[in-house]
Amino acid sequence: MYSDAVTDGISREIQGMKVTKAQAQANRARIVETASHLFRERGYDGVGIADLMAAAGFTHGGFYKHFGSKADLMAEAARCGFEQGIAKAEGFDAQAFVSYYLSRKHRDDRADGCAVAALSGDAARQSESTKAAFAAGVESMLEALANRSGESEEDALKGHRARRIGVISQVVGALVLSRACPDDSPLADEILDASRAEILARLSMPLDV
Amino acid sequence: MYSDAVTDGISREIQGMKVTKAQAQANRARIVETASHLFRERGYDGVGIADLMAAAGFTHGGFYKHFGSKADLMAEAARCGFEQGIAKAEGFDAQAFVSYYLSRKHRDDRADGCAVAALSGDAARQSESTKAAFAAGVESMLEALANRSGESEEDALKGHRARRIGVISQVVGALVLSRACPDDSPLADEILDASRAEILARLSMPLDV
DNA sequence: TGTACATCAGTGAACGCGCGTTCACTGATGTAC
DNA sequence: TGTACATCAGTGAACGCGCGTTCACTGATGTAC
Repeated sequence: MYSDAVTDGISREIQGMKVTKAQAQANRARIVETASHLFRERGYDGVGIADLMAAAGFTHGGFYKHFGSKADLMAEAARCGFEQGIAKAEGFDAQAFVSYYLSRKHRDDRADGCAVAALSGDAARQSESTKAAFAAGVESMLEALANRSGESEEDALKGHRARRIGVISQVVGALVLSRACPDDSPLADEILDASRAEILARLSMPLDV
Repeated sequence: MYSDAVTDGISREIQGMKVTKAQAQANRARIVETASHLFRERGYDGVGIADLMAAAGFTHGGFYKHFGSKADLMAEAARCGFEQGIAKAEGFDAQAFVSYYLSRKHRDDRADGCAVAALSGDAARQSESTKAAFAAGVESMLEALANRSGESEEDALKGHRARRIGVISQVVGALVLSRACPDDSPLADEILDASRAEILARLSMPLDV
């Protein structure tokens, strides 16, 4: 019937009525994804449960039907953000990855940018569960950098884990420092530019140095 | 008189009475310094005015006799932390600086460690005043690294600002990432070790690469 | 130098607000017969 | 297949708490005479 069709899907939530199990699971996933963007943009303490649920299209009361606590959600939202980052890095080689990572666009788009960089400050003071998710996120970045560093079997970066750790550390550090400078600060741009140029030069060097 | 001598100085605050202008200024400085340590350890949102004032030896009501707001104090506390870091770096050459910076001791001692690394996550969401202080702190680190990189006039690091920016970015990034990993995580140590070895190797290389 | 008075750093109670969390309730879903 | 009932995702009011901030008050400091 028409009325059934209309009350299916998204409009169901508008009515505030009970939804299908599948719909409920999709709603939960939407909350996690919304949280992953909001936490990156405003930080853990900058996002309230009511804000978050409203942004996801719900009222705040239902939150605890899905999550045990705000801290629990943080761990899930972090994992969600890391997965998005990996997916985004697909098909980028190491040079393209670094160029994008240290671009003004990426710096200025916290909500959709790298979750490792955006959450690193908060993660240090979160639960062990969130920190474990964070470590897994760093491992994913390291793996992605190895896989994407070129087609050649002898690719300089592949297999040299220490070097990749250095690259990840530097791009994350540069992004975090650039974001902490005033918006119009020349230093903010300079940090990105200097690190980008330096890393790209290093990537083109032989590995045995 | 004896009674005057006893009521001078620190005991004055215990009595909760009015103090000398000089004493008041010293008290204010103590609040700023206490804040600089607490903010580094627990983050901006993790420290309340009452906590802070108690840690400095006062009740919370007096706070607004010294500062316009918590955000204002943040800017001052950040500046204070940066100055401490510069003072601490005195007499270290670039190698010693990197070795200390990426040590487990430094990572595990947030309260007394580098304010740039500890506050970078918070600073991005603070006032422009705090961000400006942050940028000045980064500039100080860059300058300190140039001055401390050796005695020789032709020292490889001196004058090569871009390279120093790369070093600062990487040490800050490695420290921040290491702190965000679980306490017993092998990755947390590996990040420090890999970046330390890599930077020290780079510092010993000629500059024209 | 001594006296009278204004200043103001510090106290501690109080304020309003927003937070994370709880709860009684709703009503379609999903199941048992 | 149809009917009766339990489930539970989502609602929205309410809770208690801690936060940043304000305020009346205190009394030694610091100043004017």
